[in-house]
Amino acid sequence: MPKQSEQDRQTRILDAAENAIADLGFAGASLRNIVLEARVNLATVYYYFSSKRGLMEAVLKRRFGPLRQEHLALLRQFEQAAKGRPLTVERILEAMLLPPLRLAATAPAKHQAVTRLIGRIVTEPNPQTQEMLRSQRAEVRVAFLKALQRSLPRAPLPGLLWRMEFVWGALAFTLCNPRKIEAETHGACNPADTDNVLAEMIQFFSPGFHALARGKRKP
Amino acid sequence: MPKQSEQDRQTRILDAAENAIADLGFAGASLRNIVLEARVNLATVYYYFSSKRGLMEAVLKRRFGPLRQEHLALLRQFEQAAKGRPLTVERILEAMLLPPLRLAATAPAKHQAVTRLIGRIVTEPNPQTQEMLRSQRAEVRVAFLKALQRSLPRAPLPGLLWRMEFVWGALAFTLCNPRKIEAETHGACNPADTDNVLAEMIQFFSPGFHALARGKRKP
DNA sequence: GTATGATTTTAACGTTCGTTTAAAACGAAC
DNA sequence: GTTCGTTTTAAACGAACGTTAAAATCATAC
Repeated sequence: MPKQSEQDRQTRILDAAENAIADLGFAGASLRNIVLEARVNLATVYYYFSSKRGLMEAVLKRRFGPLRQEHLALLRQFEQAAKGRPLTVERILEAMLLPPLRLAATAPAKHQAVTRLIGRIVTEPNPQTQEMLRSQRAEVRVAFLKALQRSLPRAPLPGLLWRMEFVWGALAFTLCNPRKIEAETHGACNPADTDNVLAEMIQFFSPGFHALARGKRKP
Repeated sequence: MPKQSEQDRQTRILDAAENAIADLGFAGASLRNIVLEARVNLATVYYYFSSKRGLMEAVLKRRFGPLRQEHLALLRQFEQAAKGRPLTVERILEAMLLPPLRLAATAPAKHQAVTRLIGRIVTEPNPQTQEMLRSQRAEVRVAFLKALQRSLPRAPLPGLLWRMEFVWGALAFTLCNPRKIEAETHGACNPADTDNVLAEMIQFFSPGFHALARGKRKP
């Protein structure tokens, strides 16, 4: 029976690995530093995760699995509340942005590594990592695309796809290193204020979606 | 005198290092692989760049130095053309987005590593790297912020700052791994079509800026 | 040709990496 | 208390890492 103050060894390893990846990247995170922070023997990693890559995948799965479920659940919840009518763009954006932002906010104070981890993964071109991410996200992507197409039936498909990429990009960038944003803006932007970030994003992005539905205009 | 087919050794090292960083990250890129691709002896790196970190900084400076100059030059050019009147949001966005997009497009075919490099750096929380990036970008940031404030004098400052972050984020994400975007959208989005990407971004972002200037609305 | 300075190569240094093997410690069942 | 399966540890392996010192090569000026 595990003490409550001293969590499960696997959890400690995953936490330490998450931190290390967020700080140093996948290649830079060394098992020896990870087991040091996790107060665990080196071979324990191999007992539970069988290799460094296995550990990395476990780190990603632990976060992206629940995130996918939250994304789909929130979207479904909004759609049920809409009783068959198309969702507003604002609602769709909320369903896209809220779960990752909440994940960042609710994580135990020190664990803001989660957010930086997301940024790391998103920009990691390693084929295996990308494939794992792709398989996890594909379902979420099509769900939101369908919602957007229902909401803006006149909008051309490439325009919608591009805008979804831009939204994910801005989100990932914001999550990636919040400290940088706070420093660069001299505190005027506070990434920890989830509600505000969500509101700013929705206010910023939704007009661009509506403009697309009204048809293109010359620059 | 260097042959034209076989460039300068330093350049070959920088190219190989850029490629390696883009693929494997800063920690994952090993000097031995870099010198192998550059067809250069291992010690040559130390002769020219004195250390791995020195090489990394040289890689960044080679790209971000000219990029900064292009950013400032284009903005100044647009401002002179406007003859004292504030720039339109669309023009400011063009000045923000065009230099990085053009950098990606004009780089010699194989060297699309440049774009992925930008994504890497942007998400790299390493303090030294961040400081180097910050010092390079600070001037550009304030120049664009001033232009936006002149263009939208009624817009609240935090809103403008947040939107700038969102734009940089979407841009970095787009540049980061274009192949992913093309694959995910089954070719509907082609990141290599610079003009189109620029147009989509401007059409998407500018309404959000204008909405901010008209005052906030309840969600 | 020889001397000189800049460049390139060879060879090795100590460290750290991911990984494996085998033994030790542990806990539950009998 | 012994047994047995699970978990943890200690110790070491070879490979790859960044780095350095000194020798070899080269181009140029005399």
